[in-house]
Parts: sequence; structure tokens; C-alpha cells
Amino acid sequence: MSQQNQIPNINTWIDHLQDESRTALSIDCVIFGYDLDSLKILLINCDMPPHIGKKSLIGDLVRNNESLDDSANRILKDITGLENLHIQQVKAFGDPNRHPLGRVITVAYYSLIKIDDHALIDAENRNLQWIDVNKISTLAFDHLDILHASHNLLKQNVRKHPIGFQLLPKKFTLQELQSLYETILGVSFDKRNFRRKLNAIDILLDLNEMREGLAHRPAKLYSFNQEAFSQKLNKSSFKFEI
Amino acid sequence: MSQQNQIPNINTWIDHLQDESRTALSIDCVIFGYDLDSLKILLINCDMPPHIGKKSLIGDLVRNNESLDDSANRILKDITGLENLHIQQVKAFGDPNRHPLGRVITVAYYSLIKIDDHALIDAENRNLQWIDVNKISTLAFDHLDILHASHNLLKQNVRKHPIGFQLLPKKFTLQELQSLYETILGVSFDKRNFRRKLNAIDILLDLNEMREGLAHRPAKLYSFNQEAFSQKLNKSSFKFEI
DNA sequence: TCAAAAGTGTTAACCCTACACCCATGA
DNA sequence: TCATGGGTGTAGGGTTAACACTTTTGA
Repeated sequence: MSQQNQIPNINTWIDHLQDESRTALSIDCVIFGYDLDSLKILLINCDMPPHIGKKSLIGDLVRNNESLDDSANRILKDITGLENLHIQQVKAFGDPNRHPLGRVITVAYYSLIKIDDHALIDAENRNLQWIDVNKISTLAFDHLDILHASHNLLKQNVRKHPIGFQLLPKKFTLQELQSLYETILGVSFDKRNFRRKLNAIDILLDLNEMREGLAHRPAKLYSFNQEAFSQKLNKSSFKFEI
Repeated sequence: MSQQNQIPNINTWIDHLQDESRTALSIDCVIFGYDLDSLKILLINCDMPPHIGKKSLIGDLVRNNESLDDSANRILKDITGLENLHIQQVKAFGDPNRHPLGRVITVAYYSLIKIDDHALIDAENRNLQWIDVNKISTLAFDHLDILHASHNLLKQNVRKHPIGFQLLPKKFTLQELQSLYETILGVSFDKRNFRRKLNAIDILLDLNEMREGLAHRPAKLYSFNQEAFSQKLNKSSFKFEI
């Protein structure tokens, strides 16, 4: 809860931006996590007036020799321990009054991870929490705007690129895949039509395995066939679209 | 040609960024212009080593009390004299080595104008030039990347939002509209199918006027019906898509 | 045997594509 | 009268959307 427990970042420190004319540049990460049930984002407590008590996205200043992508990757690694996560730049936010410490331009990135896959690093001391994306109605700074822009872009991208598979276990059922799309997009699909579409795209590998141990007919397991997808990409007639 | 003729901006001045640790923030504008024939962008000569002799986009540093959008609008007004142009943020570019003067992060915006509509301000002294977008193979800095990202985003957006009309005269023929989409998207459409689609979307106003004085059958003139479009937007079944 | 989720086909409506000829005008 | 671009309809194929019952398992 208290400030000294937190790793310094742009949302906790006060000793940047003393020079009035200075512009600071930060990255804010919208980390989407999925747990076969709901879409969440990773938030931290904000200790900076006037936003004390609110949650905020995870961000940090961009370092001198870092590209924007590098910076987002560094922040993600620091929080999750993971490298080579899928990242997507969303947009720059630069309202002059968006940050109480002075002029801070931030570039938003989103990223996708499987929640259960990874322990967060030092989550308790840092006050990290997964919050359901549909239950967030207020955030510190302009982070709610950033969240909405990120979620909207994710909705677009998840239908056109096979990024959703990153949120599922390696082996998954068709129902799990459908449910993922429904959760992210906030819509529902017809089961038969969804399966027909996936079958037509033909980028799933039938593992000839079953999910066992449940009190109903077992479901077949599939995995994403990366090689097949890459090959198809070269053909101009191929279009991935859910 | 010479430097003293140019208005100072991030691509011509040398006296920013003396302080090593300072990060500068600029806006670069990809100004698309259309002249019923080709899609062009507005470029300026670059006088900064090592890019002397190349063309560059039009950009400037973001001022202290300006939002990013404000800054883009200011730059556009300075160059074109026009306010309230349609602007669209594209992306932030922040490679540490992208700019020879030091760390300069830039946020790209695109904007759309009718070329023949407006004299550029002081175009000759500033070495401003319209260059066909398909004839640009090299630009200063990372401006070619910025151009490609902007053109790609424009291609997406022009099909989903009625922004193309801003590039046509108030009164236009269906052939002119089709040609606009073909030029921006780099594809060609079937005349009858294109007309059927526009007819279905039903957002054009038939002016009951003809384009006269040409050595062939005169074409009907239409205008974009903003009110009809706005009304339709509220209906969930309505989708603008070319 | 029951509950719970898996799996499966058909039909009708719609949309997209391809395609060719006559029309109105100025030169 | 000719050259030029304007304007128009149809048919076939493909895609989407709606819809209900049987199967398999563990409890």
C-alpha cells in the first residue's frame, strides 16, 4: 500500500520534470490477461496526488538509449518476467495537463498474456492486481482513455491476426477458443458457424487428444499451427478473419 | 534552396537538444493532397546533415502548452492557412538514432486536403512541393517509414469513414468519387458495382445538376449528405464501407 | 439415468462479382 | 458522324445466419 514498497516509475516518483521546460516521455502498458473466463488488465495502486487511491496502468519513463518498443518490453519483463511478448503500440497521449508533475507525453502499448501461466514478480509489494476489464470505470490520469483506445484496437486486431492463441494454453478446445473471442469482443457467436469458419481457415492442428475428467462428453484438443499459418500468409487469397 | 529562407522547424534548426539527456518531442505531418488525378504529399527540402538534399515531411517541435492534436493543427495552419482540417494520429516513432541532433521522438499525423483549393503559404521560399505518393522512394530521417505507416492507415480509414469526400469539390461525379478511391487504395473497381454500393449506402445527395462543357454525355453531380450520414450512424445496422 | 457440454448439416437470404451495350454530348 | 465517357441490369457463386438434435462422459 505504501509508497516505499513500490518500484519507482513515472507514476510514483516526484523528482523528474523539475525544469519547467522539460518534456518527459513515458510508456504506459495495458497488459491484457486472460484466464479462460474473463479479460483482465494489470493495474497498480497510484500514490500520486491528486490520484491517490485510484488504480493506474503500469508505466515508466523511456530511457535514453531505448526505442519505444524496447522500453515497453523492458517494463513488461520487469513486471512479468517474460520476454518476447506480443506488443502493439496504440497511440501517443499528450494533453498538456494529463499529468500532475508536468509535461509527460506517454505512448500506450498493449500486450497479451495468459494469467495463470506466470507469477507476477513481487506482485504483492508492488500492489499489482488483475481487474476485469468490464469492471473498470475509473483510473488515475487519463488511463481510462488509454484503456479504451487499447481495448478497441485489440478488438480490431484480434479478428485479423492470430494473436488470440497467445492467451490460451498450447492445447485448447474449440469451445475455449470461441469463448476467448466472445470475451474479448463482447459478442457471441453461433457454435456451428464458428466451427465452420475455423475449419475453413484451416490453421488448427487436430491433436487427436481429448480434454478428460469432466462430467460430460470430452472435447477434442487443438493447437495453433504456426507453420501452416505462415505458409498461407504468402498466398494472396488467404485471409485470417474471425 | 538555402537554409535562411526556411521557417525554423525540427528539421532545419540545430540549437535544440544541446543537453544530452534531453528528449525532444516533435510532430510530423503527412499532408495528403488530391487533385482529381493523383495522390500527393507535401514535402520540404531537408538541409540537415546527413540528409541534405533529401525531401522531408513537415514537422515541428511540440510547444509547451499544446496538445499533440493542437500541435498538428498549428503546423497545418502555418503551412496551408487552413484550420479544422481532418487530422489523424498515426503512430509515435522513437528509435534513439532516428534523428541526427539527438533524441527526438516524433508523433506522426496525416491530414487530407484538396490541392487546387488552396495556395500554400510562402511555398516557394519554403521549398514546399507536392510529390506523387507513388514516386517517393527516399526521404530524410525515417520519414519513408512514417509515410508508409500513414498511407496504410489512410487506406484503412478511407474505406470505413467518409473522409474521402474532403478531397473532392463540393459537387462531384460518381466517376470522380470512384477514381478517388482507386487512387488512394491502388486498386480498381467495377463501375456498376461501385455505383450500386454507393446507392445502397445512400449518403449522396443528387443535385440534379450536370457537369457541362465536355465532349461527351454530361455526368450527374452529387454532394456528400452530412446530415443523412450522421442520422444513419445512430442506427446499429448502418455500416459505411467502400 | 441424469446433467452437462460436445459435436454436427441444411436451408434461405444476402452479397459480391463478372460482364456489354446504349446514351448524350461537343467537336 | 465520330469519339468520349456516362449510365444501366442480370445471373451465378459464395458467404453468412439461423436453427435443434444426438453423443459422450462422470456423477
